Amino acid sequence: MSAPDAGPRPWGRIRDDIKARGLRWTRQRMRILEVLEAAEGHVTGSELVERCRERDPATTPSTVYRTLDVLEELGYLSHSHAASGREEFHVPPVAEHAHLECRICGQTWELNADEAASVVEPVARRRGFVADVGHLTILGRCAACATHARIPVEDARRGR
Amino acid sequence: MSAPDAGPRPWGRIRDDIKARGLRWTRQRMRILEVLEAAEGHVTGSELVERCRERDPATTPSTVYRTLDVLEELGYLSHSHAASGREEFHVPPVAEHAHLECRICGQTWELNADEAASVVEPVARRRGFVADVGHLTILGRCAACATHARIPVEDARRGR
DNA sequence: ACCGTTATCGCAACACGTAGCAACAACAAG
DNA sequence: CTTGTTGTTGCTACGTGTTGCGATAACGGT
Repeated sequence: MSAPDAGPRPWGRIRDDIKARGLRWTRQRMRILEVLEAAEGHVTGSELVERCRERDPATTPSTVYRTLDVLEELGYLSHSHAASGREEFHVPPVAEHAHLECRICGQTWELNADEAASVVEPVARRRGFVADVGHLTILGRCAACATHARIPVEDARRGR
Repeated sequence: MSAPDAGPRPWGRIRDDIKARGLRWTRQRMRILEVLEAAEGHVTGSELVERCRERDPATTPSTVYRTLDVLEELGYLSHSHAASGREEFHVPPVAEHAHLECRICGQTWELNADEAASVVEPVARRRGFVADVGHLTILGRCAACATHARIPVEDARRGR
Protein backbone atom coordinates (compact mmCIF):
# COMPACT_ATOMS: atom_id res chain seq x y z
CA MET A 1 0.00 0.00 0.00
CA SER A 2 1.30 3.38 -0.80
CA ALA A 3 -1.16 5.94 0.58
CA PRO A 4 -1.80 7.70 3.90
CA ASP A 5 0.04 6.03 6.71
CA ALA A 6 1.65 7.16 9.92
CA GLY A 7 0.78 10.40 11.62
CA PRO A 8 -2.71 11.24 12.82
CA ARG A 9 -5.49 9.13 11.40
CA PRO A 10 -6.76 10.17 8.04
CA TRP A 11 -10.45 9.48 8.72
CA GLY A 12 -11.34 13.08 8.08
CA ARG A 13 -9.99 12.91 4.57
CA ILE A 14 -11.65 9.67 3.70
CA ARG A 15 -15.04 11.16 3.05
CA ASP A 16 -13.67 13.59 0.50
CA ASP A 17 -11.47 10.93 -1.03
CA ILE A 18 -14.43 8.62 -1.47
CA LYS A 19 -16.56 11.27 -3.07
CA ALA A 20 -13.74 12.50 -5.26
CA ARG A 21 -13.65 9.07 -6.87
CA GLY A 22 -17.33 8.98 -7.65
CA LEU A 23 -17.99 6.61 -4.77
CA ARG A 24 -20.69 7.36 -2.22
CA TRP A 25 -20.70 8.45 1.36
CA THR A 26 -23.35 6.39 3.11
CA ARG A 27 -24.62 5.83 6.63
CA GLN A 28 -23.18 2.33 6.63
CA ARG A 29 -19.74 3.52 5.64
CA MET A 30 -19.82 6.22 8.29
CA ARG A 31 -20.62 3.60 10.87
CA ILE A 32 -17.78 1.36 9.81
CA LEU A 33 -15.41 4.28 9.91
CA GLU A 34 -16.56 5.06 13.44
CA VAL A 35 -15.74 1.53 14.46
CA LEU A 36 -12.33 1.75 12.85
CA GLU A 37 -11.64 5.04 14.62
CA ALA A 38 -12.28 3.29 17.91
CA ALA A 39 -10.06 0.37 16.98
CA GLU A 40 -6.34 0.03 16.84
CA GLY A 41 -3.68 -2.42 15.87
CA HIS A 42 -5.07 -5.70 14.55
CA VAL A 43 -8.66 -6.70 14.21
CA THR A 44 -10.21 -9.64 12.41
CA GLY A 45 -12.97 -9.17 9.89
CA SER A 46 -15.58 -10.82 12.06
CA GLU A 47 -14.60 -8.65 15.01
CA LEU A 48 -15.28 -5.59 12.92
CA VAL A 49 -18.63 -6.98 11.85
CA GLU A 50 -19.43 -7.67 15.47
CA ARG A 51 -18.53 -4.16 16.59
CA CYS A 52 -20.63 -2.64 13.84
CA ARG A 53 -23.57 -4.73 14.99
CA GLU A 54 -23.19 -3.33 18.48
CA ARG A 55 -23.76 0.14 17.11
CA ASP A 56 -26.43 -0.94 14.68
CA PRO A 57 -27.82 -4.47 14.91
CA ALA A 58 -29.05 -4.15 11.34
CA THR A 59 -25.50 -4.23 9.98
CA THR A 60 -24.92 -6.83 7.30
CA PRO A 61 -21.61 -8.70 7.03
CA SER A 62 -21.40 -8.31 3.27
CA THR A 63 -21.61 -4.55 3.54
CA VAL A 64 -18.85 -4.46 6.10
CA TYR A 65 -16.54 -6.68 4.11
CA ARG A 66 -17.22 -4.76 0.93
CA THR A 67 -16.44 -1.47 2.64
CA LEU A 68 -13.23 -2.89 4.06
CA ASP A 69 -12.28 -3.84 0.50
CA VAL A 70 -12.88 -0.31 -0.66
CA LEU A 71 -10.86 1.19 2.18
CA GLU A 72 -8.04 -1.15 1.41
CA GLU A 73 -8.11 -0.18 -2.26
CA LEU A 74 -7.92 3.44 -1.24
CA GLY A 75 -4.94 2.62 0.91
CA TYR A 76 -6.43 3.32 4.32
CA LEU A 77 -6.18 -0.24 5.54
CA SER A 78 -4.32 -3.42 4.81
CA HIS A 79 -4.96 -6.99 5.79
CA SER A 80 -3.06 -10.21 6.14
CA HIS A 81 -3.96 -13.79 6.91
CA ALA A 82 -3.15 -15.38 10.24
CA ALA A 83 -1.98 -18.99 10.29
CA SER A 84 -5.60 -20.01 10.73
CA GLY A 85 -6.37 -18.34 7.42
CA ARG A 86 -8.54 -15.71 9.07
CA GLU A 87 -8.25 -12.11 7.90
CA GLU A 88 -6.47 -9.63 10.12
CA PHE A 89 -6.88 -5.96 9.36
CA HIS A 90 -4.18 -3.48 10.26
CA VAL A 91 -5.79 -0.30 11.47
CA PRO A 92 -3.83 2.99 11.43
CA PRO A 93 -1.98 4.42 13.11
CA VAL A 94 0.33 1.49 12.84
CA ALA A 95 3.42 1.62 10.76
CA GLU A 96 3.49 -0.98 8.04
CA HIS A 97 4.82 -4.20 9.47
CA ALA A 98 4.96 -7.95 8.92
CA HIS A 99 4.24 -10.77 11.37
CA LEU A 100 5.90 -13.79 12.86
CA GLU A 101 3.58 -16.46 14.23
CA CYS A 102 4.64 -19.47 16.28
CA ARG A 103 2.74 -22.61 15.37
CA ILE A 104 3.51 -24.19 18.73
CA CYS A 105 2.64 -21.51 21.28
CA GLY A 106 0.50 -19.38 19.00
CA GLN A 107 2.24 -16.17 19.96
CA THR A 108 2.84 -13.50 17.34
CA TRP A 109 5.46 -10.79 16.92
CA GLU A 110 5.70 -7.80 14.67
CA LEU A 111 8.56 -7.16 12.33
CA ASN A 112 9.13 -3.44 11.95
CA ALA A 113 9.60 -1.90 8.54
CA ASP A 114 13.37 -2.24 8.59
CA GLU A 115 13.37 -5.84 9.61
CA ALA A 116 10.61 -6.65 7.14
CA ALA A 117 12.57 -4.90 4.41
CA SER A 118 15.61 -7.04 5.10
CA VAL A 119 13.44 -10.12 4.76
CA VAL A 120 12.05 -9.28 1.35
CA GLU A 121 15.25 -7.73 0.06
CA PRO A 122 16.41 -10.93 -1.69
CA VAL A 123 13.30 -11.21 -3.83
CA ALA A 124 13.42 -7.52 -4.63
CA ARG A 125 17.02 -7.69 -5.69
CA ARG A 126 16.90 -10.97 -7.57
CA ARG A 127 13.43 -10.77 -9.08
CA GLY A 128 12.34 -7.17 -8.92
CA PHE A 129 9.40 -8.30 -6.84
CA VAL A 130 7.79 -5.53 -4.78
CA ALA A 131 6.54 -7.34 -1.71
CA ASP A 132 3.43 -6.22 0.09
CA VAL A 133 5.04 -6.32 3.49
CA GLY A 134 1.84 -5.60 5.38
CA HIS A 135 0.34 -8.82 4.12
CA LEU A 136 3.26 -10.97 5.17
CA THR A 137 2.97 -13.49 7.99
CA ILE A 138 5.79 -15.95 8.55
CA LEU A 139 4.76 -19.13 10.31
CA GLY A 140 7.24 -21.28 12.20
CA ARG A 141 8.61 -21.97 15.64
CA CYS A 142 9.78 -19.22 17.94
CA ALA A 143 13.17 -19.43 19.63
CA ALA A 144 11.73 -20.85 22.85
CA CYS A 145 9.56 -23.50 21.25
CA ALA A 146 12.19 -24.42 18.70
CA THR A 147 14.75 -25.29 21.34
CA HIS A 148 12.82 -27.04 24.04
CA ALA A 149 9.84 -28.52 22.24
CA ARG A 150 10.26 -31.75 20.35
CA ILE A 151 7.35 -31.00 18.05
CA PRO A 152 4.67 -32.85 20.03
CA VAL A 153 2.60 -34.07 17.11
CA GLU A 154 -0.74 -33.78 18.84
CA ASP A 155 -0.12 -30.21 19.94
CA ALA A 156 1.25 -29.03 16.64
CA ARG A 157 -2.20 -29.39 15.13
CA ARG A 158 -2.81 -25.68 15.19
CA GLY A 159 -1.04 -24.83 11.99
CA ARG A 160 -4.18 -24.36 9.97
CA MET B 1 8.40 -30.23 8.20
CA SER B 2 11.20 -32.64 8.74
CA ALA B 3 10.15 -36.05 7.40
CA PRO B 4 10.24 -37.85 4.06
CA ASP B 5 10.77 -35.45 1.20
CA ALA B 6 12.39 -35.60 -2.19
CA GLY B 7 13.10 -38.81 -4.00
CA PRO B 8 10.37 -41.28 -4.94
CA ARG B 9 7.07 -40.81 -3.16
CA PRO B 10 6.78 -42.36 0.22
CA TRP B 11 3.19 -43.57 -0.12
CA GLY B 12 4.24 -47.15 0.38
CA ARG B 13 5.64 -46.38 3.79
CA ILE B 14 2.71 -44.37 4.96
CA ARG B 15 0.53 -47.33 5.80
CA ASP B 16 3.14 -48.77 8.11
CA ASP B 17 3.91 -45.40 9.57
CA ILE B 18 0.25 -44.85 10.38
CA LYS B 19 -0.15 -48.20 12.01
CA ALA B 20 3.10 -47.89 13.89
CA ARG B 21 1.67 -44.87 15.65
CA GLY B 22 -1.50 -46.59 16.73
CA LEU B 23 -3.52 -44.86 14.03
CA ARG B 24 -5.72 -46.83 11.69
CA TRP B 25 -5.54 -47.79 8.09
CA THR B 26 -9.00 -47.28 6.64
CA ARG B 27 -10.70 -47.40 3.26
CA GLN B 28 -11.17 -43.65 3.30
CA ARG B 29 -7.52 -43.00 3.95
CA MET B 30 -6.49 -45.38 1.21
CA ARG B 31 -8.69 -43.49 -1.20
CA ILE B 32 -7.25 -40.14 -0.25
CA LEU B 33 -3.76 -41.52 -0.67
CA GLU B 34 -4.71 -42.78 -4.13
CA VAL B 35 -5.81 -39.29 -5.05
CA LEU B 36 -2.59 -37.81 -3.72
CA GLU B 37 -0.55 -40.33 -5.69
CA ALA B 38 -2.26 -39.12 -8.83
CA ALA B 39 -1.67 -35.47 -7.94
CA GLU B 40 1.41 -33.36 -8.08
CA GLY B 41 2.61 -29.91 -7.19
CA HIS B 42 -0.07 -27.74 -5.65
CA VAL B 43 -3.66 -28.64 -4.99
CA THR B 44 -6.27 -26.84 -2.96
CA GLY B 45 -8.22 -28.61 -0.25
CA SER B 46 -11.48 -28.45 -2.12
CA GLU B 47 -9.86 -29.87 -5.24
CA LEU B 48 -8.75 -32.87 -3.25
CA VAL B 49 -12.23 -33.30 -1.85
CA GLU B 50 -13.59 -33.11 -5.36
CA ARG B 51 -11.19 -35.72 -6.69
CA CYS B 52 -12.02 -38.07 -3.87
CA ARG B 53 -15.70 -37.70 -4.67
CA GLU B 54 -15.00 -38.73 -8.24
CA ARG B 55 -13.66 -42.02 -6.98
CA ASP B 56 -16.29 -42.39 -4.28
CA PRO B 57 -19.24 -40.01 -4.25
CA ALA B 58 -19.84 -40.89 -0.62
CA THR B 59 -16.67 -39.06 0.45
CA THR B 60 -17.20 -36.47 3.17
CA PRO B 61 -15.20 -33.24 3.30
CA SER B 62 -14.49 -33.49 6.99
CA THR B 63 -12.86 -36.87 6.57
CA VAL B 64 -10.66 -35.59 3.79
CA TYR B 65 -9.56 -32.53 5.70
CA ARG B 66 -8.90 -34.55 8.82
CA THR B 67 -6.79 -37.01 6.90
CA LEU B 68 -4.83 -34.19 5.32
CA ASP B 69 -4.16 -32.90 8.82
CA VAL B 70 -2.84 -36.28 9.86
CA LEU B 71 -0.62 -36.57 6.81
CA GLU B 72 0.75 -33.14 7.46
CA GLU B 73 1.49 -34.00 11.08
CA LEU B 74 3.34 -37.07 9.89
CA GLY B 75 5.33 -34.89 7.54
CA TYR B 76 4.07 -36.24 4.24
CA LEU B 77 2.42 -33.01 3.17
CA SER B 78 2.53 -29.33 3.89
CA HIS B 79 0.14 -26.54 3.12
CA SER B 80 0.17 -22.79 2.75
CA HIS B 81 -2.44 -20.12 2.17
CA ALA B 82 -2.79 -18.40 -1.19
CA ALA B 83 -3.54 -14.68 -1.26
CA SER B 84 -7.20 -15.59 -1.35
CA GLY B 85 -6.77 -17.31 1.99
CA ARG B 86 -7.53 -20.72 0.52
CA GLU B 87 -5.42 -23.70 1.49
CA GLU B 88 -2.84 -24.99 -0.96
CA PHE B 89 -1.33 -28.39 -0.32
CA HIS B 90 2.15 -29.22 -1.53
CA VAL B 91 2.21 -32.77 -2.75
CA PRO B 92 5.53 -34.65 -3.01
CA PRO B 93 7.69 -34.99 -4.87
CA VAL B 94 8.29 -31.30 -4.57
CA ALA B 95 11.20 -29.90 -2.68
CA GLU B 96 10.20 -27.58 0.09
CA HIS B 97 9.66 -24.14 -1.33
CA ALA B 98 7.99 -20.81 -0.69
CA HIS B 99 5.79 -18.75 -3.01
CA LEU B 100 5.62 -15.34 -4.57
CA GLU B 101 2.19 -14.21 -5.70
CA CYS B 102 1.47 -11.10 -7.76
CA ARG B 103 -1.66 -9.30 -6.67
CA ILE B 104 -2.03 -7.62 -10.05
CA CYS B 105 -1.65 -10.42 -12.57
CA GLY B 106 -2.29 -13.29 -10.17
CA GLN B 107 0.75 -15.23 -11.31
CA THR B 108 2.77 -17.21 -8.78
CA TRP B 109 6.41 -18.25 -8.64
CA GLU B 110 8.27 -20.70 -6.48
CA LEU B 111 11.25 -19.78 -4.37
CA ASN B 112 13.62 -22.70 -4.13
CA ALA B 113 15.03 -23.75 -0.81
CA ASP B 114 18.13 -21.59 -1.12
CA GLU B 115 16.27 -18.47 -2.05
CA ALA B 116 13.67 -19.09 0.64
CA ALA B 117 16.43 -19.60 3.17
CA SER B 118 17.95 -16.25 2.32
CA VAL B 119 14.56 -14.64 2.89
CA VAL B 120 14.04 -16.01 6.37
CA GLU B 121 17.68 -15.73 7.38
CA PRO B 122 17.22 -12.34 9.11
CA VAL B 123 14.54 -13.60 11.49
CA ALA B 124 16.53 -16.72 12.18
CA ARG B 125 19.65 -14.76 12.97
CA ARG B 126 18.06 -11.95 14.92
CA ARG B 127 15.28 -13.80 16.68
CA GLY B 128 16.09 -17.47 16.53
CA PHE B 129 12.84 -17.99 14.70
CA VAL B 130 12.66 -21.24 12.72
CA ALA B 131 10.44 -20.34 9.79
CA ASP B 132 8.19 -22.89 8.20
CA VAL B 133 9.29 -22.09 4.69
CA GLY B 134 6.75 -24.34 3.02
CA HIS B 135 3.95 -22.25 4.46
CA LEU B 136 5.32 -18.96 3.25
CA THR B 137 3.62 -16.95 0.51
CA ILE B 138 4.79 -13.44 -0.21
CA LEU B 139 2.20 -11.22 -1.83
CA GLY B 140 3.11 -8.17 -3.85
CA ARG B 141 3.71 -6.96 -7.38
CA CYS B 142 5.92 -8.81 -9.82
CA ALA B 143 8.62 -6.98 -11.75
CA ALA B 144 6.45 -6.52 -14.83
CA CYS B 145 3.37 -5.27 -13.00
CA ALA B 146 5.39 -3.10 -10.65
CA THR B 147 6.97 -1.14 -13.45
CA HIS B 148 4.24 -0.65 -16.00
CA ALA B 149 1.07 -0.85 -13.98
CA ARG B 150 -0.11 2.19 -12.08
CA ILE B 151 -2.03 0.11 -9.57
CA PRO B 152 -5.40 0.19 -11.31
CA VAL B 153 -7.55 0.28 -8.23
CA GLU B 154 -10.44 -1.67 -9.70
CA ASP B 155 -8.24 -4.48 -10.90
CA ALA B 156 -6.26 -4.79 -7.71
CA ARG B 157 -9.34 -6.15 -5.96
CA ARG B 158 -8.04 -9.66 -5.96
CA GLY B 159 -5.84 -9.39 -2.92
CA ARG B 160 -8.14 -11.26 -0.56
C1' DA C 1 -37.49 20.37 -5.17
C1' DC C 2 -37.47 16.75 -8.63
C1' DC C 3 -35.02 13.36 -11.86
C1' DG C 4 -32.00 10.12 -13.70
C1' DT C 5 -27.93 7.54 -13.18
C1' DT C 6 -25.64 4.14 -10.95
C1' DA C 7 -23.10 3.01 -6.62
C1' DT C 8 -24.46 0.60 -2.62
C1' DC C 9 -27.36 -2.11 0.28
C1' DG C 10 -29.63 -6.25 2.20
C1' DC C 11 -30.78 -10.70 1.42
C1' DA C 12 -30.35 -15.38 0.32
C1' DA C 13 -27.38 -18.82 -1.34
C1' DC C 14 -23.05 -20.54 -1.73
C1' DA C 15 -17.88 -21.89 -0.79
C1' DC C 16 -14.39 -23.56 2.21
C1' DG C 17 -13.23 -25.36 6.46
C1' DT C 18 -13.91 -26.72 11.43
C1' DA C 19 -16.15 -28.69 15.69
C1' DG C 20 -19.06 -31.82 18.47
C1' DC C 21 -20.95 -36.06 18.90
C1' DA C 22 -23.07 -40.68 18.42
C1' DA C 23 -22.42 -44.81 15.69
C1' DC C 24 -19.01 -47.61 13.50
C1' DA C 25 -15.15 -50.44 12.55
C1' DA C 26 -9.74 -51.39 12.98
C1' DC C 27 -7.03 -53.92 15.47
C1' DA C 28 -4.94 -56.55 19.32
C1' DA C 29 -5.79 -59.81 22.78
C1' DG C 30 -7.72 -63.92 24.43
C1' DC D 1 -13.66 -66.33 16.06
C1' DT D 2 -15.29 -63.15 19.65
C1' DT D 3 -14.70 -59.29 22.22
C1' DG D 4 -13.18 -54.78 24.08
C1' DT D 5 -10.90 -50.57 23.22
C1' DT D 6 -10.61 -46.50 20.96
C1' DG D 7 -9.37 -44.18 16.60
C1' DT D 8 -12.46 -42.79 12.64
C1' DT D 9 -16.36 -41.72 10.18
C1' DG D 10 -20.43 -39.14 8.74
C1' DC D 11 -23.69 -35.96 10.04
C1' DT D 12 -25.23 -31.66 11.24
C1' DA D 13 -24.38 -27.10 12.63
C1' DC D 14 -21.46 -23.42 12.77
C1' DG D 15 -17.76 -19.69 11.44
C1' DT D 16 -15.97 -16.68 8.11
C1' DG D 17 -16.23 -14.64 3.86
C1' DT D 18 -18.04 -14.04 -1.07
C1' DT D 19 -21.31 -13.55 -4.84
C1' DG D 20 -25.56 -12.51 -7.56
C1' DC D 21 -29.38 -9.80 -7.79
C1' DG D 22 -33.36 -6.78 -7.23
C1' DA D 23 -34.48 -2.79 -4.44
C1' DT D 24 -32.69 1.49 -2.54
C1' DA D 25 -30.68 5.77 -2.07
C1' DA D 26 -26.51 9.16 -3.11
C1' DC D 27 -25.50 12.75 -5.71
C1' DG D 28 -25.03 15.82 -9.81
C1' DG D 29 -27.82 18.26 -12.85
C1' DT D 30 -31.99 21.08 -13.96
